[in-house]
Amino acid sequence: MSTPFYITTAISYPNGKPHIGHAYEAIAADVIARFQRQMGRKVRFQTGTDEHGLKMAQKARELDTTPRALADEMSGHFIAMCDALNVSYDRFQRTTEDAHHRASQALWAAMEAKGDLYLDRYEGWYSVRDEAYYAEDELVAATDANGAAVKLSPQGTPVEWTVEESWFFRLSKYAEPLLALYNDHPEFIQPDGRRNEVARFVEGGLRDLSVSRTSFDWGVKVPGSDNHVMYVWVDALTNYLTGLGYPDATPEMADFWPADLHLIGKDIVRFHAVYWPAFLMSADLPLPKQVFGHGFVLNRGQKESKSVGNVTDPLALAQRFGVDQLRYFLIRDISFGQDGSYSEEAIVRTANADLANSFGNLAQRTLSMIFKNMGGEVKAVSYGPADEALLGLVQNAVCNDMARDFGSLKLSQGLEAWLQAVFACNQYVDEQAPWALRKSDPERMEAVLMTLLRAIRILTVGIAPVVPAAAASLLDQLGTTAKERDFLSLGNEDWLNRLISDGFKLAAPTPLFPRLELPEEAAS
RNA sequence: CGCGGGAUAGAGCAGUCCGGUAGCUCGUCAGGCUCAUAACCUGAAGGUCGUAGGUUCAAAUCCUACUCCCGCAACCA
Repeated sequence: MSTPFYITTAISYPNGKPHIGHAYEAIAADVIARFQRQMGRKVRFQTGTDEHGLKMAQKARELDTTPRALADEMSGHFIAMCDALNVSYDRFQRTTEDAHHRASQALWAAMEAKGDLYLDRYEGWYSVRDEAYYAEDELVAATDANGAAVKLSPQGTPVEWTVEESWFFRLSKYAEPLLALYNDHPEFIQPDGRRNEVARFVEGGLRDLSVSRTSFDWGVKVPGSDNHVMYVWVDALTNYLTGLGYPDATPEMADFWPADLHLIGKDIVRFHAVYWPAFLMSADLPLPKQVFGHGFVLNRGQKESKSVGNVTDPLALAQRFGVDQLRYFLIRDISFGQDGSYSEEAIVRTANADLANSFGNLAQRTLSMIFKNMGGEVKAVSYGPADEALLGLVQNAVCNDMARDFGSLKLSQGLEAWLQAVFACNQYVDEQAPWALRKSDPERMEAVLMTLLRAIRILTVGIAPVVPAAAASLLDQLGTTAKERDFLSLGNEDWLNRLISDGFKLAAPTPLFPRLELPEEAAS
């Protein structure tokens, strides 16, 4: 019996290529998904692209192509990024798929049947660039290039008085139920700080939400109102259901809805923690269990932007430093939920110190000694108190501390616990000095090396969600089968006994994580 | 009163919700080891936890005021 676990990333708006933030979210979600799989959960992991909306239409016109062609091309970049970064999604959902239009229209119909949608006129100050209306008192007075007085949005974009027929969603009706939700389920919005922001926003009262547009047609058509397309967020949020087969009563819907975790950036918490649960309440669907708003990844403390010209291609980073190294850095160095900062020096420092020097070298020195001094043989030995102590410490760090932290999304803390166990192993090597035992007490040396072998397997299984490729390679070297790579298998010694009875022999090891060098230009 | 985030050792951070000897990594210095990817291990130096008040037997942690830094057109997690 395994409990289902459904995790999603936000779907990316593909009017530009993926940047470090997309990579970060995909990697973080992947680490969580892989961890839950290793915990024995039946995991469904979905990501995708949000391809509708005015901005896609405009971008396509700019490039003299069709929105469809642009969406096809750009979503390809996002799929390629996930694949390159070893992101193990089960489904990549595109909002331009027919199935998604059908799901969005079904959700719409459900909200309409509830009486929560009504047709009205929307008039007000509209900013094309922001794709949003603003109230009179939100506008800022300014003068244009010719010195004429104009009104600007709070973001400084031009606004014009616009009258549009629009469908509205009775969001106002859901303020109380939403506040009750936040109150009864404080874990619904995480981290805590974000929940406070959202709750304050909702306490201020909710206005009904304009949920259709007639000014462009690149979107999902509103059922029965062919000249309307759905507000991009209505259709975007629905993707989490589409991927499971909604509105059909599929086995996936039965297993995986409601979602366990929507992993999103802190900037779109409001959509996921206010609009989305309100839509679902209206449609009588169960609510997701948690929305987690992670922080931003800054480039040396600065937000990456095209205007500053510091946008980095995450795939270039992965190519230069290694996929596993980049993944490890992002999870280890950034406190999950907070903003974090990266630089080439920081990636190199962390990857070298933790992966190459501490963990990689531990594996290398251990396997190398087993290979050279024991012919690579895995043996039954009698363990002493120091051996049991180390194994107990490592087991506890990985199966208790790390698993607990990863389970509660304290990813960097989990890695801290793991790293402390790696340090303990290196310390044990020094104390036991197996190279000296080789002459003085070969039997004892074998016990020490077998202890380390067992410890390394536990450490490798623990770190596998973060550095899947390197971990798989090492676990291959250790002769483990697929079943011997989850957390549950760490509680028994079936693996070791099997290797002993099979007469398994370790091959000469090769270094797992090469030491990284700083590129010339960065070193200066 | 626009919104939000932050201020803890040379650097980067955790700890702050649930007050009780200030912790981690990197860096520096000294020593040890030589199995290993010039990797590993030990020890040391280094902080009045932004400022000023308050509550308390006790405050980085709670309360009040203040200072400074960062982000907030578009792209955008």
